[in-house]
Amino acid sequence: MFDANPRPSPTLEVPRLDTGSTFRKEAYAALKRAITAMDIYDHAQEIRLDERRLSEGLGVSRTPIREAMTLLEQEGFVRTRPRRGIFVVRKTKREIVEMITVMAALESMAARLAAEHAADADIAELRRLMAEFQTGNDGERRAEYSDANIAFHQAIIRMSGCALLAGMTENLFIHMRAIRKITIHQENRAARSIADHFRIIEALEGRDPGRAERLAREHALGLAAHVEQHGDFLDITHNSLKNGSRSDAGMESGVSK
Amino acid sequence: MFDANPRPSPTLEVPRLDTGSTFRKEAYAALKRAITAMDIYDHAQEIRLDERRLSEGLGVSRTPIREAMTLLEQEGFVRTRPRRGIFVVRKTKREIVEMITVMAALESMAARLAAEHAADADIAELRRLMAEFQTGNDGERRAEYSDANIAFHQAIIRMSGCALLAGMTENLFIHMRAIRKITIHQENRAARSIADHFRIIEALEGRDPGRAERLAREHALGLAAHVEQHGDFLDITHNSLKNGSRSDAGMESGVSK
DNA sequence: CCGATCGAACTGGTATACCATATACTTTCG
DNA sequence: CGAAAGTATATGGTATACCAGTTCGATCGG
Repeated sequence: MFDANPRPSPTLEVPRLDTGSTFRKEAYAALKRAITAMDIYDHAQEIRLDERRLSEGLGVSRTPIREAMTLLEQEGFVRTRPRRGIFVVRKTKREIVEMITVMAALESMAARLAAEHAADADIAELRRLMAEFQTGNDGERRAEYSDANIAFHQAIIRMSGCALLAGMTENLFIHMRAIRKITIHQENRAARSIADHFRIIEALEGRDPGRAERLAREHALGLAAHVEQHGDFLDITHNSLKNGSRSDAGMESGVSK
Repeated sequence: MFDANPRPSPTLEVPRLDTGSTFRKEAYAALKRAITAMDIYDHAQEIRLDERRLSEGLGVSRTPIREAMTLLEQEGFVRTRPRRGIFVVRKTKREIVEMITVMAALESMAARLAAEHAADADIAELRRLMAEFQTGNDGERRAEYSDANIAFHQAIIRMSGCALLAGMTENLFIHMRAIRKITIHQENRAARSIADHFRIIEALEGRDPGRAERLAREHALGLAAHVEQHGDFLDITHNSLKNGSRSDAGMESGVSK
């Protein structure tokens, strides 16, 4: 390195501390990871986030924390009530059904695009991935199937070749994962889900965009209908207070680079 | 009011200054309005936003401005480069095609839902709205058709009854409007667009979800293909500098109440 | 006259102090 | 003893000071 970039005098080689990364981004990532990790719908009581405590815990000032909170709030993971606190949001049944509906829209489009443009190798890889779960016993695997399930859907999105689709589904998946963990244990949804997946794979292999789209949509909407029927427990009011003061808007979508 | 809520002594009736609204929200709204208003793709040079200048102009400190910027950045309207400045983002052709693709996915789902659940009155209202443009001469109306076009698509979204669909398309529409203003003047896209719209309305009236969905999708994807073919001018590099320093992620989607 | 170098001004990132209000606790009066 | 009123504390919102890196122009050397 000295040869390529000669220096007049020996200097302390510092490992190029990363510019570009800011406390805000790190705080955002940390908080989102934390929220994703905990199963939102398992905890009984409301979860409150304290700016000052967090800033103290992360070792930064409140400013980056606040900016991270702003992001999380817009993404719908958190809700801040002035002079009250910041609370982790729990979606209602209806909101979850809507999320799954949107997921159906985006995923079916992704399946269509994948059937048209995806590489054969990627489709083969997807089949191989899912085959692992068919061979093993489906008893104990069910636990980890929740993750494989997400992986399958994310693969479809990725194979669409549309980065924006990936971006817009990213946060939906976080909620999706929490929901799946619950619904997957009900009835024989895991088995049915696997069967659906293989039919979708077949449609991709057959390069049948219309069929792939339809199967993906029906698969997702099936889940939506299931939640609609059996998801009433989602609406149980964990919080005693339900005073109004609804934030006017608050539903935005990001479209960025 | 005195009767319902008796007061011991006459007090100064103050017009209930609005709590709930914060400088951040107002700054966010103002900035977004400004960005929406100006046609992003008309300006030749890069547009830079200065926190201090804005805070001075709006009469608030930098803090709310920064928080608003954080939101706008996540939504993909601006990009902040540390120690350089904040710039209004101009989408590339590819990104726009992807946006239209996502739009196609969401809108086709909306059309399906609308065909299933929308009120007859709303569908009739939609037809009436569009009929106004068929009767008049299509020459001068073309200018204002751009807005009516957006209105049509937003109506479809609304009629789906899915609030999340509305939320996720909200920002897409802002870019969409800018694009439409350009493409609408090319070929006879306005005429074709109107024809498509009427076919969609017919599908809604016929309560044919599959057909409504397909028509909506093809309508949008047709625009995508058009941009793909004739939208090369979108990629002309307005800015001389194209140094890297890519923000890692940056594509998020909001899902909130 | 031209180029390299140095520095002043500018810009976003961060820390911190202060404010207004919601909430909980304490006090006081009936 | 209980309820209402007053007070202390906590919390998010806002303003501001300071920091580090970038930009660009002035100045010095050739």
